[in-house]
Parts: sequence; C-alpha cells; structure tokens
Amino acid sequence: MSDTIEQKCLSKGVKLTEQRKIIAKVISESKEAYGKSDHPDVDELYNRVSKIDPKISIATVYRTVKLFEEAGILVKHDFKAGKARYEINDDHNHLIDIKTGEIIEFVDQEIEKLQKKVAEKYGYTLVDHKLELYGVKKKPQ
Amino acid sequence: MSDTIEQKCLSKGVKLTEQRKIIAKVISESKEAYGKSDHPDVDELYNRVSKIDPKISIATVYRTVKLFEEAGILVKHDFKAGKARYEINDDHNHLIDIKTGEIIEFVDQEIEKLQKKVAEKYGYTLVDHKLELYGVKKKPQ
DNA sequence: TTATTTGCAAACGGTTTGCCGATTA
DNA sequence: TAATCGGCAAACCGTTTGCAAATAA
Repeated sequence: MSDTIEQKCLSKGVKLTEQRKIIAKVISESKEAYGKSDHPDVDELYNRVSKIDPKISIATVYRTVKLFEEAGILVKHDFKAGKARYEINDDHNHLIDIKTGEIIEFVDQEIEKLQKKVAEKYGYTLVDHKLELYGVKKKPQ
Repeated sequence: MSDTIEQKCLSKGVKLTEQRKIIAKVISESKEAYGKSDHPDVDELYNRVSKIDPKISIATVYRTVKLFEEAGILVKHDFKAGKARYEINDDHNHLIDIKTGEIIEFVDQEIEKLQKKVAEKYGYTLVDHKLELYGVKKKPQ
C-alpha cells in the first residue's frame, strides 16, 4: 500500500495529466519537504503547485483533490471548518496542539479495536472513523 | 450539569433576550421533539425558530449559536463540511449511518481512557476530543 | 439611559461550475 | 479521433458584518 499517488491513479483508472502529476507530487512531498506534521490546505497546495507550474489554476487543484478523494487516494479533513485539508489515505488519527496548531499523527490498535466493538454493539459494521485529540503540551519534566 | 440552556446563560453572564430564549428552547427540544438522533443544522434551526417567531432573522440564529458555543454551552459539529450543526455540550461521540445519515450518540469509558493515554504518550494533556464512527447497519439476524 | 442586540441586506471566502479551447489515451 | 480535462471568470452557498433602529439591564 506504499504505492505512489501516480501508481494508485493507474490502478484505479484515473487519467494522469501533467497537472495531476504535479499536484500528486506536491502532496506526496508535503510531508518530507516541510516537516512531519505538514497538512497544507487547498490554498497552500495551490501556492506550492504554482511554483512548479504557474499556469495551473486553483479550480484544477480543487477538481484534482476531489477526484483523488473519490478514488480513495486522499482523505479530506476539516480540522477547522472553512478550509479543507487533504492527505494521503493511510488511516491514522490526529493529535492537535490547540496552542500551536501542530499536528501529530498516531495509530492505536486498542482504540481501533474498541471502535469496532462499539459499532457492533449498535448493530453496525464499522466502515470508517475519525478521531481527533486536542491537547496542550505538558511542561517538560 | 443538567441545567437548561437558559440557566447556563445566567451562570455564564450571557444576556437573555427573547430571541435567544426561543433559540435555546428549540435546541433543547430538538431531541425529544424530533427523535433521538436529531441534529439540526443552522438552517433547520432557523426554520423551527421561525415557526415560533417569524421575525427572527437567520443572522440572529448564527450569532446566537456562536455565542452559546463560545460560552461552552453548545458544541459545533461539521459531520459533512458545508453545514455546521450545534448541540448541547455533553461530551458524547457519534456513530453515523453512512446510508441513512442517522446519528447515534454513545460514550465509551474505555476509549476515553485510551485517548488520554495516547495524549500522555506524546507529552500532551488531553483537553478535548472528537470521535466519529461511520458504519452501515447489519442485516438483522 | 447606555450598552447591547437585532434585522436587513450586502459582503465574504471557500468551493463549484459553464463554457470552450487544449490535451490524453 | 473521441472523450476528457483545464483555465478563466462567474456563480454558489454557508456564514459574517456594517448600519441604524429596537431592546435589555
């Protein structure tokens, strides 16, 4: 499952254009290039894309991230309503520092298991979930 | 903590106007009156409020729910981006039926405990959290 | 009375869309 | 070549805001 976005597009029949390749590249690199907890919103994505090809319009960025989302390649987040953020769909949760806005990604199997259990309890099969923790950093020591 | 919204306003120094009383009433009654998993969005709130006093504007509804939220009386949800929903702040989670849109509220102490543990693990004190499960109803039997 | 609130309508900001020329498979 | 895509600018829609009249304390 560690395919590139491009590979995922191919396997899902999403046509690859120059613009989409560039947008995919920017999203893939957003982590390594800008730090661990980089979660650019669409506008920021557009800024970064523009540096590679200034002719790409923001409409294309919107259309592309939506397309990737519908293909299950990206997931959309609305941490703060108003501006959506997209990231590669690899099913982790977020711990958000309410002071600094820093975002830490984590996975916890136990919580995962309990979620499934809760859904079952109400007669549901768990299909998806969203968990966001909001916290403040503890004083060191 | 089972004060009415009006009582909470008083204790938090939020001035009570006729309009706010009506909006508070509609929110308080939204559960009992329309079924267990009623989560009206602002527009729907406005519709219901209008039936009581048609002169109340949607701007007032927006201003009021925001005011109540800032006072910690309500919490805001963005289940589907685009339309915010508000409900009384009593700290439960949501299980959402992705077929019907039905919303079930639940609390799970174990998950709660694990969340705190995860935050601690990263050096944070948990202040708030959001957990949404998305599922499909199982076939009966 | 004085600060606050409300209604109205216009503005705002993120997102979507219609049109038509450009590009992909 | 046929179908799809992208750029542009206008439209959209939920939400916010400036203003002047109305109201709470």
